[in-house]
Amino acid sequence: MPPARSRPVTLATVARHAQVHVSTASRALSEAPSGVGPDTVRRVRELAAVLGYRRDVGAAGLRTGNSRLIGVLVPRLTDLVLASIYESIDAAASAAGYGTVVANTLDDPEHRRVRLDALLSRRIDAVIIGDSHSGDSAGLELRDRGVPYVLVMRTLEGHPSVSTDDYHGGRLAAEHLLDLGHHRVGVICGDQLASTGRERTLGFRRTFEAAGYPIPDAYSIDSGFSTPSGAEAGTELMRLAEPPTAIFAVHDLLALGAMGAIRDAGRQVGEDVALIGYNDLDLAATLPVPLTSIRSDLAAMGSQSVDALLRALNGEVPRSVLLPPELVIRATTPRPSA
Amino acid sequence: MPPARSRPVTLATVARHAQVHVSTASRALSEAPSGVGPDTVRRVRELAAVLGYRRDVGAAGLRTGNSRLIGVLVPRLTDLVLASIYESIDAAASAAGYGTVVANTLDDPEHRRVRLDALLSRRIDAVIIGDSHSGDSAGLELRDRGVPYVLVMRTLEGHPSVSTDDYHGGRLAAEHLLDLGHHRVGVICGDQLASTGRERTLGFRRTFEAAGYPIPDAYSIDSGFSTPSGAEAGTELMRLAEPPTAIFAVHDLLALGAMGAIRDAGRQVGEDVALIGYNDLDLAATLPVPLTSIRSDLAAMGSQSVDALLRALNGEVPRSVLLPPELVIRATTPRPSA
DNA sequence: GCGAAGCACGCAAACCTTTGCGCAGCAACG
DNA sequence: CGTTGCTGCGCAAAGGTTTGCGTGCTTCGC
Repeated sequence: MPPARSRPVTLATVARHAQVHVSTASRALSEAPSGVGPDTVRRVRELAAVLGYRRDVGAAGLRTGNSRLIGVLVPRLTDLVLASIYESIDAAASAAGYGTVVANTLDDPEHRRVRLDALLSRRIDAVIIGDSHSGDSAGLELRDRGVPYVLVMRTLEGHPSVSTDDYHGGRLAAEHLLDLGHHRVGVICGDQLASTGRERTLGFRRTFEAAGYPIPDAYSIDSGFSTPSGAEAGTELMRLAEPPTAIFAVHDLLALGAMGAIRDAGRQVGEDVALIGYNDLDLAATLPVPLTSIRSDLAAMGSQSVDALLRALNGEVPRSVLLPPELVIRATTPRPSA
Repeated sequence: MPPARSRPVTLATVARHAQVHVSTASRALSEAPSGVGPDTVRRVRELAAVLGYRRDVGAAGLRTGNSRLIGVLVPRLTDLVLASIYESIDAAASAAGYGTVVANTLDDPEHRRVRLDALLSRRIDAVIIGDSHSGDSAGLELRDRGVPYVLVMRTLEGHPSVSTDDYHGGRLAAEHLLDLGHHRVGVICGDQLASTGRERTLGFRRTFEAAGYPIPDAYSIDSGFSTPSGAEAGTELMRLAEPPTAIFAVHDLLALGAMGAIRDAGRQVGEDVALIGYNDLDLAATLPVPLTSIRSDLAAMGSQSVDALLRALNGEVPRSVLLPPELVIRATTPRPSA
């Protein structure tokens, strides 16, 4: 038995002190008090402050039917990209008076079900899905239950989403490398079940193909989205009979891993092998050799996904948003002139 | 108005279908049903499953007085270290049937107050504090309110905490560098208001002092805990008339920034300047030059902090836990023999 | 075959808040 | 001065769940 929680200060307490009925106190404390005298409002509010009253959001939600809670599904929070997005989601949500509950799904369907269940048990008002896979059903289930939701970062046909134009991002990377005169290039593709990996790879490959330099399958390596997995893919690329002169990694962390692999192969990143990452994480700029990267505006994705949900909670039909990516050139893709 | 949430399946619904009273249904669905016939239990549970019933945790909490929710305060989730800890906190908590709500405090007292308030408004059962500063008062406030809490990662005199022995970690780094024959060394200290930065620095400096090579203040640079801030501090160190032959950064990300600075100064990491980080993040091992680091068991810290809280919720008095750090030697601190 | 014991279940209160409705008092107007 | 209309506030129900207590039935023992 915990030592007798010392918090019996409820609406009734305040009402008693203020000598009014609890309903009056409730109204006085609401954001836009109506049907209450202005002096009563003042008195009640002062008393509430003094007594340290705090509205029980749970109990309120029981009555009003909404929990003022937004659920967020992410593959894992140790993924810097998702952490950044989540950070801005949380900021935007709490500015709007909503709390957020995040769940790591570890990209595992079973785990995910359990966590989504737990969220629904808390009468979540809306959900942001950051771990969408092709062929996953969370969106459908939520739609059935009438819970508003929006995908973020990754997209899925037929579901509203807030994302960056990854296809275009892949093209930007390709055009940059073509500009620099690279023709034999490699791609570290990420997870093809995620729209991010798929679209970025596709935009990149199509652009090279259109330029007359189609990329052989051996130069296109599937992977996860982690540093070790980038190292592995990089090693594989460097082990080819004719290693690529440039590599596009669909995630900065993959690029980071590839850096190690390139160095292990006895080559110099940026000099012998050009390298482009994706997302432009903070650390990209401060790496030993600063990394060229495709920037996607993570903060914007987060806050816009919250906006979309808030609108959905107001009855609007959510529409997908596609943000523009941007090429940030740094030391890993120098002009060959040097 | 949202499109009429289609979830009116409550305990009453189940009870009605099962032809029992709602109290019976409640008991039948509780973890250890008592006072209910075994066949009734089965019938109710089956019906509940079929109907898609989900207990409303909020409503239940209203009655029982606990929310089965643990609040977590972190400086920011984009800090990989905290994200890792949080991940294991979340895993441990949800295994125990608890949900977690995380709040980014951005190391800003005002922001923090607001967020802690929001947490308390949700009748949080317990709090894990990951952003403790010397002289901060969250712990005291929680103690006053009778809410169990525990600090994680960072410590604070007089409060229960789960952390790594940072002083010892600093000493391990120092001893390693002394072994390798380094005498003129620099420290990138992190934030001295955080026990992590303070203790690691202290352990390091004291050990060098005891060995007869006290570290001048100019070789000891305060910083944040981010890559850019590491780059800055590194630059400052390399700009000294006699730059250090080795650098200890109290955080891997600081080390990462320092790498860039060392390279910018025209030196080779590992060859001209040895470098040790702290925490042994995943990326330390896969860096272009793999980073020597002091490993602290982040996952253990997370899960043990949850354990501590669960015990506290059972009335036990929480006791501080100090985990042992471990030196992981990699390429940035080679034997000078080469 | 009857009384007592025990088991399965129903009843209702309680947790805390919000909100529609009704009531009383007051000012203004005719 | 009587009526109307408004304003400020109280009453009570509702929302979903848990739980102490009471009741009726079954079952066992004598």
